Amino acid sequence: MLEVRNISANKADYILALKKRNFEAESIFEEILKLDEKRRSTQKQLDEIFAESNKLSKEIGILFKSGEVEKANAMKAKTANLKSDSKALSESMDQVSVDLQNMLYQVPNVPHESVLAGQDESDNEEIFAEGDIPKLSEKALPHWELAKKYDLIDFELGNKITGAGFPVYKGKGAKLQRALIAYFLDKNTEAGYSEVQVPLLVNEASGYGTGQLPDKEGQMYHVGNDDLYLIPTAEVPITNIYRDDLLNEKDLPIQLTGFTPCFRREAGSYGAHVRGLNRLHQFDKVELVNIVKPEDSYQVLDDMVSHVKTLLQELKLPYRILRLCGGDLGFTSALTFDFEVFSTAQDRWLEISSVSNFETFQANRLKIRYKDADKKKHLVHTLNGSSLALPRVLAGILENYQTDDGIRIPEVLVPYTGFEWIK
RNA sequence: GGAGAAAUGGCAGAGUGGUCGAAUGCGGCAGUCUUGAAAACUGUUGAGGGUCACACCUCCGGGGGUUCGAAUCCCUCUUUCUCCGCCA
Repeated sequence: MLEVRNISANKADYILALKKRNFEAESIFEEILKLDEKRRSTQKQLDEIFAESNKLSKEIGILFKSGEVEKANAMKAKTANLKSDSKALSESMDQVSVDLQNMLYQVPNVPHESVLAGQDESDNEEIFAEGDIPKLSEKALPHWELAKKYDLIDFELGNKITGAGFPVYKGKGAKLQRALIAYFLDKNTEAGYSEVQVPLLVNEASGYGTGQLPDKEGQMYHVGNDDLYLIPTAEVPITNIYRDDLLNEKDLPIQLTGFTPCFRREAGSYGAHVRGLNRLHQFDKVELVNIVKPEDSYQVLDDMVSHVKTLLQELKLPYRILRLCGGDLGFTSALTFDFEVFSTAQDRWLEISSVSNFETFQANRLKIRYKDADKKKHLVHTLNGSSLALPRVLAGILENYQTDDGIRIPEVLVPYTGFEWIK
């Protein structure tokens, strides 16, 4: 959520920047500023009425104490109007606040200056690529065939237990996934992140805080009996740890990493491009969350990108980094880099990480602030990124590391798997 | 799941209808003293809105109500604790 005072101060710049994501902000900004004006003036009137009635009440109290009951009762009569006025004003105040809030919820984050205008993912810019794409034998298979051949993942069994998109990992497939989780968490903690284990179900307030609600409600599984949501990413519970907190400058930066399963309804996506591990309803992911001072956030974003690069370099997977264009940028993000690994047997790129700076957009909703040395309060900047999304890394490893004799395990994972080959 | 108790500032803990945004203690910050530190003493110390700055307004778990006036009374929700039951 953007801050009203920033909208007011940077209106023209914001309108221009939001055009890059094809969002026409002009008229909604007008309405927002108008509503904010109304909110302030209503608040002012309300305050005056409260001040008046507080004063009268005090006087009545004093009169009662000194036994001047007649005078006190006479004074009581004066408060009747104030009461009805204040009731009407508070109602209109509530309405204005709700309207303003709803209006603000509709506006996406302002893209960073480096973000290019664009329609969709085809306009994303590739800014970096690394790693050799292996030359596979003619017998090379896509990962879902490999999973079957070596009995690593059973998609049909998942259908039976739950439904499509809930695979069962088996044997070395399960072990390889566990190895990746442990490897990623170890690398993250070595890089200074603290590991957390968080709830997989979150309440509505948390969903609103990180921006999944109200705009992505249909993407999350909702547990109706208890009005809770299954998390679509660890970002939600981890960032919400600090919801409504006033931090000290010395507490920053806060760097957290956590492994969780993620649940996404992915309503409306079917077909060949979602085969195998490409898109699931439940998948594992290791996440990075940074809560930092505003002036540090772009350095931290760079650090996160470098860190994720290291993981892919060590796994020796061919990957590229894209800077998302305005049209593909997430609602809450100011700047996002996507990492994609090349899935050789499918001959396509698979997104395995998305690293974003939300600046104050989430912090404003979440009310995460910090006090600086002069005791001034500022909103923090929040960032997050995957390190990494497991199934697609798994797909990349299976496909890129396959040989006619079996699948080799990347060297850095062998200490975690305890085996070098899947045969 | 059943029975009871509770929820107040960073923490502990007073406060049961009227100058209470809230005693007191601890902690924090600033100062005095000291070569320095500790101790002692003095002052200061919640959040949000509003203002050039004051004034002023809101907030005592959340929501609603009674009242001229609510931390205090009523309703409701949530959470915590104790006892019982169940249980990885």
